[in-house]
Amino acid sequence: MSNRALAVETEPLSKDRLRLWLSLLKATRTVESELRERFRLDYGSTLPRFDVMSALSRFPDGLKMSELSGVLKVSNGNVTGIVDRLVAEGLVLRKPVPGDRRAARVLLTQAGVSEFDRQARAHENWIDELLGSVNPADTQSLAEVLRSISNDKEEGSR
Amino acid sequence: MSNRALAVETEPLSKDRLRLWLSLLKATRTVESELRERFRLDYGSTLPRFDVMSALSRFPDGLKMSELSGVLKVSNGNVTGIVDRLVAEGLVLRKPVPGDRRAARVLLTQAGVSEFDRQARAHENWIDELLGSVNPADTQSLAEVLRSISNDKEEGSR
DNA sequence: CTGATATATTTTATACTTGAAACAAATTTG
DNA sequence: CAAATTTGTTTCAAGTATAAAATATATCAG
Repeated sequence: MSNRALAVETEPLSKDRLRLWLSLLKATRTVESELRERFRLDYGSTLPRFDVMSALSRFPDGLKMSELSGVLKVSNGNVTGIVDRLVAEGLVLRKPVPGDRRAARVLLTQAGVSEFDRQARAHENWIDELLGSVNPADTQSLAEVLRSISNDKEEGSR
Repeated sequence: MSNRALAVETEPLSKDRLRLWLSLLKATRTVESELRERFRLDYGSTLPRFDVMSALSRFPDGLKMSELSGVLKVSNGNVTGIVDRLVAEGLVLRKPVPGDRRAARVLLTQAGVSEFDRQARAHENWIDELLGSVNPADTQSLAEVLRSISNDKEEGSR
């Protein structure tokens, strides 16, 4: 056994990381569940639907299903269902890709664009309120640390 | 229009908060999806099951269903299903509460305790690895900021 | 004691989520 | 070009999640 000193230093750190993870999870769930309720009450909608519309709003020419699930980091089959419902509501459109009969390009309809704009404004205000306790000076640095967590995985898989 | 200066200061802040929220969400989902996969591959289990067992492990005398959903901040009906499966696997037990025929106290079985201990060790190591990019010096302060987000809501509803 | 109300939990309907399998269409390759 | 592989998407089975309704039991007010 090489060094006891290292062991006693190391252990509290992993406990700290565990606590950090639990607080990360709790903060996210708190905000998510509040957002979910507000989307439901104010717009009769859901967070996943909003996420899809939000992704599509950044790509006026639309995204293929696989691109959409790539952007949102959710499974392929998942997106199928959500898009199906958005199509049924007239907010989103599946447009065939010329020259590739497998694929379709998904994009917001006119109605989808204006509905998204409405919801995006509310969403931004809600976030502003729900993250209000974060010191403005900390906001950017905190986001930076969080991005390093997500990026670790991507780096690893390249 | 009272002050243009405030408006131009305020708007970037809400955008910063939005970006913070998006990175918070992404970090959480990255870690969650990695944990989900590892629980599945290494233990044939899931994160929600682990969460339930983790909560129960902190209460050797067990928790009522409503207490459990309170601790985990998930809906009542949700817990019913997860506990049903854990019971079927022999990891958890529903014990009648004497004097109240509505309630049951849920607790880990012997097998549940040792299975949880096994998984908890792995879980701590995984977290240690997945949050490895967070500077040790930042860990505690970051957790603090995150707790302030979750706590806002509780304060508000009291 | 009885009706009203509150509490503990399950059931139900609906939606989201995943991983894997199934399909279909495109592309590559021998 | 035909077979094999890859790509794009949907379908499927199982599990997770919510809100709301249903059920059963307990408690309380009169």
